[in-house]
Amino acid sequence: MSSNAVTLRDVARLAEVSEITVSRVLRGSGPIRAATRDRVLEAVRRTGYVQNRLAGTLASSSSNLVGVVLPSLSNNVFPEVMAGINAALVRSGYQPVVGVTDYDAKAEEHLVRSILAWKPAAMILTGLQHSRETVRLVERAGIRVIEIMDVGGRPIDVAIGLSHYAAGMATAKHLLARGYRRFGFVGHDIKRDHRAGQRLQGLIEWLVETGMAPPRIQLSNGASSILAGRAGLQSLLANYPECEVVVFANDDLAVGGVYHCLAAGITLRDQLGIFGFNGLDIAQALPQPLSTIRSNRALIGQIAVETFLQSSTPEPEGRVIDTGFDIIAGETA
Amino acid sequence: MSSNAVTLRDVARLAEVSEITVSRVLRGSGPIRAATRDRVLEAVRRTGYVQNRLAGTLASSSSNLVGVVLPSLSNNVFPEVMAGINAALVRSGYQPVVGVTDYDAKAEEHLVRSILAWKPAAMILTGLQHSRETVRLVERAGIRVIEIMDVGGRPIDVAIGLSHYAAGMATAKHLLARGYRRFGFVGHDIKRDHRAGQRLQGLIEWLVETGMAPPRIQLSNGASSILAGRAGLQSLLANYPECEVVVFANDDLAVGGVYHCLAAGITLRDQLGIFGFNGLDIAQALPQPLSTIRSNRALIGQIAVETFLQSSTPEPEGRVIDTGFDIIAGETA
DNA sequence: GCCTCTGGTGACAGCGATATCATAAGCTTG
DNA sequence: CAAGCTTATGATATCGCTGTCACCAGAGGC
Repeated sequence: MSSNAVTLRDVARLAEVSEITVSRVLRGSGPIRAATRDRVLEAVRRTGYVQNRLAGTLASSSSNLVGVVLPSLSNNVFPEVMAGINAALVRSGYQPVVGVTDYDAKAEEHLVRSILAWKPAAMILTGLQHSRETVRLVERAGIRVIEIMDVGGRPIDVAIGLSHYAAGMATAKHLLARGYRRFGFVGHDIKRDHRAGQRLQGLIEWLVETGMAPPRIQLSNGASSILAGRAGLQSLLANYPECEVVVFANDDLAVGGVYHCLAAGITLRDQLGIFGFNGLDIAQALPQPLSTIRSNRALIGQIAVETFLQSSTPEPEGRVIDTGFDIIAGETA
Repeated sequence: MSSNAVTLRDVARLAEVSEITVSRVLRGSGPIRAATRDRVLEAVRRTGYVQNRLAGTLASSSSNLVGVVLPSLSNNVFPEVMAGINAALVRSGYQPVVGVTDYDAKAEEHLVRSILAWKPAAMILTGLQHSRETVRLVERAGIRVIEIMDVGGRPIDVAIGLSHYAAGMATAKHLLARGYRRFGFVGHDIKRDHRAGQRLQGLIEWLVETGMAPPRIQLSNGASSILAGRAGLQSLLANYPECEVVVFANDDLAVGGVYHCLAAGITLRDQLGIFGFNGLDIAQALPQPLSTIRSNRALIGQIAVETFLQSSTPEPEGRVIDTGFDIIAGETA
């Protein structure tokens, strides 16, 4: 607002051309004589002009903002996803507007609405579970909607990620093959973290299918964290000392489990197996690298961005891109 | 663009009022008869109207966007800061536009310029080191500029954080008091991470001042990470086995150091002291909580937001808010 | 010498909201 | 009951930019 409002008009006056010519020079659109271009650029420099993309986007209805809605930043996974998305966005000249839902569908809806008000070029959401209104909102917006992390369901437009159900099953198979029979599971608030729930589901189903006992389950109600994992394992073992291997809802919790074993003098793998999910650095850097599953987070972020760059029209039928997962054998199970 | 462009006009027509009345209802400004309000809200619901803040901000020149420029997301600290900022922003109805500089001043400048093009209500930058052009840009913008994390310098407007130099000195004092004499230091790219450099500076100066030998220094050139800390400590001890205590540039690295000790069978504190910086959860959850310094990150984020909420005019003379730090005695040094 | 084409530039009308001023009706008040 | 408020609503200009169409000069074709 204040005195510093240098607009196209000011630049145009100084360069003795019309506003539209300045606009063209700055956007590199249309034919411009070299001499004119130089005069304009010089005027831009002299005035210290900074584009106003509000006006630009309003006029051209083509924004370089991208909405990114994540459930949490305290779980170590999402900053990594964010880093991946951000890297890809920056390369392409887009900027993220970020929202954090805290695993709350209503909060997500609210965030999506506010972000849509900025007319982003695309929207990246986490997971496939959204309120009916959220879905309606993004569908109406007519932009690309990329749902990341999960492919176990029907996407609005494109879903990029992995099947958490399959990952849970793979975990069960892998650990059974390694000779473990009595399973435990330590998780946080499964109701809210739907993907963690899916993994547990897959784990249970495979165990039951192969005639094994389902896992003993210990859930903490707070957020996922190393401390919760540590406390969770302690409780689990207090109630069910017979567990041979404990699957954790994610690596953060699993690292806590490892810490508990270190502190309690439990020999990893021999006395107790520990298995995580995500393949985070903090877990791979442990003295004994964590046995876990790598979700290809960087790749997911990258593909998410590439997808909406390739085409700006949503897939009418929905599409799924499965980035898969790998078992990291590790040394803890 | 597409068919879905529901505007104020459409709502107004349906509710049989003027556009400005709809606008007033939605913003809760001015007196509106209850019956009118209901009609308008009903029309909004029926049309599925989503505000266009581009137009709104352009017309009113009062945005609810806030620029947030961070150096990195892979160092565990900044996601936490981001979480703090985000929590405070959400409460006040603002939305962050995020940029990551990778500790590159030129990248910062570019990001700042692009973000300013969205006419944010305020800009949160990290640290006090910026290119001349970056400073010029934000000063011209006439908005609040909050520089977080560091207070060891002259702020553009307000700086919120701690003196890293003082933290380095406090580290030296604390460890000397605990009886350590031969110091080591493991860091990453100090040239780029100015604050880590300041801490090292403070550490060195106090040691020298009290007649001690300066620390043996081991720097890795990559990014800060647990693995780098682990490797760094290994190299340091290979070259300088006489070290009694090793100060790490931050907790991530220090956790790596702890891992190395665990793996190499080095008894923490008795054989070797380990000291970090930040007070991250991952370090406090260790079997032996890390000895470190707590930088009040959540507080910094919160105060940053409160500051620009309180007043929208920059401090002409600059102001410094020192959020201080605490030594966490821990069990590793 | 007239016509068409291309390169280079500008005039003008929006984009979708809000600020500002105006207006109309109902209510006090002396 | 005229003057002066308050309450509720609208008309119009404007925010800063870009899309569209128009224009002009010079090059080339016939």
